[in-house]
Amino acid sequence: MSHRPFHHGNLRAVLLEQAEAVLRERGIDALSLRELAREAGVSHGAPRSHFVDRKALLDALAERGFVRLADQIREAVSQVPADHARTLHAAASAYLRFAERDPALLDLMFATKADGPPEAVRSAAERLFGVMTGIMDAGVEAGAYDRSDVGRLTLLLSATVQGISTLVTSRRITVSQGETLIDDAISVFLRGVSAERHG
Amino acid sequence: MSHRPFHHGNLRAVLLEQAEAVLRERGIDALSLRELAREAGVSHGAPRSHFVDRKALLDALAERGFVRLADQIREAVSQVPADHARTLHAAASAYLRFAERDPALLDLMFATKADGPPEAVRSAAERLFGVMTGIMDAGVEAGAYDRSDVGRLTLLLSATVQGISTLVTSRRITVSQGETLIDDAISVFLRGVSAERHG
DNA sequence: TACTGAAAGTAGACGTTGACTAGTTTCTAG
DNA sequence: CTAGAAACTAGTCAACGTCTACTTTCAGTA
Repeated sequence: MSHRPFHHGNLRAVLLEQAEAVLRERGIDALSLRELAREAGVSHGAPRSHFVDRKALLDALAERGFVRLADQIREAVSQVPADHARTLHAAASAYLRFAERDPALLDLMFATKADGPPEAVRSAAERLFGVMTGIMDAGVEAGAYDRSDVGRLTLLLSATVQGISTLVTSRRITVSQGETLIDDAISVFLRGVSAERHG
Repeated sequence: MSHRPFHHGNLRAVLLEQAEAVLRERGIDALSLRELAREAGVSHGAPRSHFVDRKALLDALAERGFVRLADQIREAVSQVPADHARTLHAAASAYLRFAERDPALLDLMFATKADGPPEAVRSAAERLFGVMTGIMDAGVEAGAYDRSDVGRLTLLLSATVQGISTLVTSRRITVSQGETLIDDAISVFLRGVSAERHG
């Protein structure tokens, strides 16, 4: 009869994955260190070896969220012809899909923090912003923007997509309204930028 | 010696105001029904007469937040000349100021809810949306939009401003970057919409 | 005015949680 | 082989949300 080993061997990863599932299925309020420990079959103090406190776990979740979102956007963009408008659409749609699947996680990623996000989260968020910047850089190659405008325009596009996602996750609008909104946003964005340059 | 009266007389209002202060100064995690009761000088069970549970208090806070935000936007808009671009700017700036002053409350207002927001919150949110729609309607009068586009364009503008606010409250960008972003957003928005019509 | 039911508040209890501490087992590097 | 670090256990504590039974006050009506 195999006694379970003293060392779980994998605890940190298991806790994070269970936590993501709980977040997805029951929201952040249902996320308890003790419950995670129970379901992982370890004592209630065990998570402490990997996360100093609950906030540390939440930060790790947010960090992973940013990394995953960035990857999913990159992935989505890579599977679309090299047309800038379609690229924007692919990126924004991937963002919205993420929001749809993990609303509580997205909340967590952009939650207000007293002294700003911890370094690990900040850098993961920058990774996402880096992906967005890459997409906009491609737009420069395609002649859609001036290089000097990429910074502010990336920010504007990111904010818009984030705002649309928020409206969806907070149930202010439906998913399909969200999809329509993305079309509108990209259309207005591209025309607006173009008009700013040649107007 | 005046014994404090059995009936507080004002408890609900006092709890809400204290709660807003706590939210503003220490964030949502620091918001405890028992602490609110203590500071109001009532027993720990007293709040239950006015809010069935903690969630009910949070919902009431979100509701008031929407009402206040809507009022502040209307107020800001009213104090600006009847130029549409400047009106948009006044509205967006008021929104951002609200976010800046009450980041945790804004989070709460747009937090993910399992089954969507309760009716009271939903209707307060619609009040905000109503104010935004009114602003856009004025844009129709001024010839900036087709009447048939007001719905989607109001949504787009609201999402964009909300997204910018989120970037600021989550400390992804500074307040002054947020202000610049608002300028960019409105500029691109107006030109983009105009180009869509006459392009 | 006295009465009565509803509303508002009290007091105590319960289970759960996050956090802390001290001690134990396992791993790992020298 | 051994020492020290890392991982985990077990027990404790205060705080919280919630629930229940009870008491005080208020407001409307007979």
